[in-house]
Amino acid sequence: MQADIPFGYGVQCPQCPLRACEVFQAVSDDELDFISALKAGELRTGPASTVLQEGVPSDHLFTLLEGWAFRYKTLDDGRRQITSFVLPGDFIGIQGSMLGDMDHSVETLTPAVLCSFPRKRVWELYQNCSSLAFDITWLAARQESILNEHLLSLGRRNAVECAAYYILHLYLRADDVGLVTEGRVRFPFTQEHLADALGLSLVHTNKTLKKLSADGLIQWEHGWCFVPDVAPLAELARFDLGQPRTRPLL
Amino acid sequence: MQADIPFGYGVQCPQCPLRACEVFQAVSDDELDFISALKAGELRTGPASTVLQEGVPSDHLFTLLEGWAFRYKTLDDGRRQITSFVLPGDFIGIQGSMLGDMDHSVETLTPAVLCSFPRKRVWELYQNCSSLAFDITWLAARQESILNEHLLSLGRRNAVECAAYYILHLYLRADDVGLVTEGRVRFPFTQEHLADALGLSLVHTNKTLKKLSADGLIQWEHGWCFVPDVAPLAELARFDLGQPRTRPLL
DNA sequence: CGAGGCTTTGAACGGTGTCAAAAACTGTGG
DNA sequence: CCACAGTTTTTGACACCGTTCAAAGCCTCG
Repeated sequence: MQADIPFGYGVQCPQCPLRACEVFQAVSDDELDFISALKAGELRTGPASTVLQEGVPSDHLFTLLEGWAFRYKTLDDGRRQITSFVLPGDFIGIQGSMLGDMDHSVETLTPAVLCSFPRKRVWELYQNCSSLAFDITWLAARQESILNEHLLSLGRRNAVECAAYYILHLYLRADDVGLVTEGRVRFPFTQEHLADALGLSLVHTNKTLKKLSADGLIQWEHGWCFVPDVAPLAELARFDLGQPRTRPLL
Repeated sequence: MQADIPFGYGVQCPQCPLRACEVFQAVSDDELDFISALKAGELRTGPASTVLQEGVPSDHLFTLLEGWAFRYKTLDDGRRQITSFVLPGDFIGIQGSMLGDMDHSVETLTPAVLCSFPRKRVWELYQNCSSLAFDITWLAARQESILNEHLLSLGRRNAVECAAYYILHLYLRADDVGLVTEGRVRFPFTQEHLADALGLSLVHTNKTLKKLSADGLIQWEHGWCFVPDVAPLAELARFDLGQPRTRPLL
C-alpha cells in the first residue's frame, strides 16, 4: 500500500486503498457489496478529537482508514491508561454495539478518516452475511489476544522489557499497513502517551527509552522511531515473532 | 441457582442448572435446540488440569459449567500472568477457533465440568443461527471489556486499590452465578494465584490483603472470602457498580 | 506425627514515582 | 528570519512502593 495517498471524499469500498495491503484477507464480491451497502459514510476528524466516549452508547462502529488513534480509560482522579493504539484497518466500537455503552474512550492522535457503520445494521449483518459476522468475532478475538499480551507486559515485564515489547508491537502493526519505510515509522504521540500505555510515569518512560537508545535498539527522535534490527528487541522483550498477521478488513 | 447441586452425567442443555441463574439471558426454543445439537459432550477434569494450552490449536470450545479455572500466559523464564479467572457460564477457547492457536492457557483450580463444542461446527453456527453468533461476539466484547478494566488496574491502580478492585470483581461475578451466600464466597485459589493476577509479588500481595483485612473491608481465611459491605470496597477501588450484568449463555 | 504446601513476618534492597527545573523543540506572529 | 510562548524531552535528587531473601508459623492430609 502507498500510505501517503490521501483518501478522497466518498471513497468506495472496492477502491479502498487499505484493501491493497496484503495483511488484509481477500473478500468475495458478495462480501464487498455487503460492506459497501453497510457503509454509512466517512468521519473526518482533526487530531485530539474524541471519536467514542466511555459510558456513552454509540450509533456507529468505525474502521479507521487513515491516521492514528488510541483507546483509553481513566480513573476519576485523572490517572489514564491507554489500552491500545488504533491503526488503519482497526475496527472500533464493538463494545458500544454489543454491550450498550462504550467501556472506554477513543481519541485521535492525528487527523483521521474513519469509515462508519450504523450500529443498528450490525444485527442485519449477522443475519445476512455470516462470513462477515465471523470476521467481526475474529477481530474481537484478536483484540482480546493483544490485550492479554499487554496484560502480561504490565504485570510481569519490567520497564525496559515492557517498553521494548510495546515499541516492537507498534512497529510491526504499523509495518502491516505500510507505515514503515526502511525501519522508520512515524509515531504521532508523545512519551506521555507511551507512559500511559506502559503504566509507567512519564519520567521513568523517558529514562527507559534512553536506555533502549543507548543500547542501540531504537532511535526515537522528533516523532520518528527507527528500529535498526527487530531481532534483538524481540529477544529482550521475549516477543514471539512469527505469529500470523493477516486479518479481515471490514 | 443452587450452586451445590452437582451436574449429573450427560446433562441436557434444557435442564442445565446454570440456565436457572437470572444473569443469563433467556434463549428461545430454537436457540436451545441449536445449542443442544452443537454440544459434543462434557469434559470432567480434576483440579490443576490444563484444559487449553497456549500455542496449541484446540478442537473444542468450552463453556465452564461447574468449578473454577483461570487463563494465563507465561514468559519463558517462568513469570506468569493470570489474565482472568473463569467461572461457571464463561466461554473459553474462542481464540483457538478464530485465530488458529490459543494465545493463552487455561487451567482448572477445582474439579470442573465443561460443556464442549466442536470447533469445526462454529462456522455452521454462524451460518445457521445468527442470534447465537451474535452472542459469541457479545461474550468476546465483554471479555475485552473485562481485560480493559484489568489493564487499567495493573497500569494505574496501586496495590491496595488493585487488590480491592479485583476481589470485588471476582465477588460480583461469583455472585452472578450463585456462588455467594451471605457475603461469603469460596475462593479456590492461593494468594500466589491472586499475586499472578495482580502483577504483584506473593509477599506484597499478602501484605496488601492484610491491609484490606485490617481496614475491615474483607476477611479471607481458609479459602473463604467474606465481604461485609460492597460499597466501601467499591469506593476504594473506584469500581463502577451498576454495570448491567446479564449475558448470554452458550 | 510428620511432610509439604500455604501464609505470615521482618529486613534490606532497588526499581519506579515524584518533584523541580533546565533544555530542546514546535508553531506562531512580527 | 527572528523572537516568543507553549509543549515536550531530558536531567538530577530523593522518597517510597513493591521485590527479594530468609525464616517461622500454620494448616491439611496421609
